[in-house]
Amino acid sequence: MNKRLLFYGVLFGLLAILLEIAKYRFVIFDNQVEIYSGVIAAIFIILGVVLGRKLVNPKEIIVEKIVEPVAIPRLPVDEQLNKLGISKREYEVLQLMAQGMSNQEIADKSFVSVNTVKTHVSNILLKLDAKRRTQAVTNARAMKLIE
Amino acid sequence: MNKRLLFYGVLFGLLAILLEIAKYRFVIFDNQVEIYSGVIAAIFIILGVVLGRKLVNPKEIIVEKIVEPVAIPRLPVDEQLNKLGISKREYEVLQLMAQGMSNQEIADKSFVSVNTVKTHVSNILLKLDAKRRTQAVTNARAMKLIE
DNA sequence: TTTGGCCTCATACTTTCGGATGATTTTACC
DNA sequence: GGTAAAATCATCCGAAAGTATGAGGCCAAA
Repeated sequence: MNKRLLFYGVLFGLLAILLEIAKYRFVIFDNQVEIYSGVIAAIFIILGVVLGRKLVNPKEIIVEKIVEPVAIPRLPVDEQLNKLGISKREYEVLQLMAQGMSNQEIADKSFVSVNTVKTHVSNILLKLDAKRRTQAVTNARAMKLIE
Repeated sequence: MNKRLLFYGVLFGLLAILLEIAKYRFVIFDNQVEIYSGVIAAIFIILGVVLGRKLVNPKEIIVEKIVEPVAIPRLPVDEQLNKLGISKREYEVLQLMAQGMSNQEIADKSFVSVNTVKTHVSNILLKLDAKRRTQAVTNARAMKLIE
């Protein structure tokens, strides 16, 4: 995929630049490793905190709720997934299956190999007692694991 | 994980940029200890401020509005099927597809040949603009043709 | 009678799915 | 550090899905 190629190209370029810089640093300068480490650590901390803050930023959210006539008691999704032994990654793949995506499309979107997706799909079929992906999606929907 | 990969990619890029800037500083300026100490001190001050704000941040406020259910006007199923050119038999096959059945299972249930079912499925894929049965079912569901 | 739509079925082929089996690496927990 | 679970990836193979193409029968409308 074009997107994937671009992604890995950028990553590769950055890696090359980093190695170039590391080489240069070793050749030209001696000390400062501790300072570098400290700065890098600080930057990491800052980034983590900033991201964390962004996630928990106070907001007033207005939600319009349509009142359901009858509340149907059922296990929360997480509990059901635990019960079935479906991992986080497997659940992601299940959701993409439910969106009608092929194994290759799921692989491209998740940046993994199609063989990895096949492994996840096989596990999902086992855990949902399905013979094929269409049945897995149907069973998951019946159990309200997915919309 | 797409998000995770992107996150680490961005982090990686920032790290490379930082090292580049550090190299530049080493080449251009002389005394570094004071500068570094000042930078590190400033960063940690900022970190402390940020953490302090985080600890006393008010929680998310959610305001719920109760709205009575409203009937959403939409074409009746029959009208939509006519519009799409989906025949009675094709619709039956679509429903069975949505229940996770294989072509052979649909053939057995409908007392027709699996080849007949394949023809119907191909027509359905064309009319719903789908590449495969999972997508056809997803598209049909989105259009409220099936539950 | 002709025509067009629907239904049925076939063959040959390509693509995708899924099972079996095996393996390594990463992550999280003790 | 050790361990188990999760995630990743591979290969081989058979089954299923899907495509292309073609064809015949039935039925209602023109």
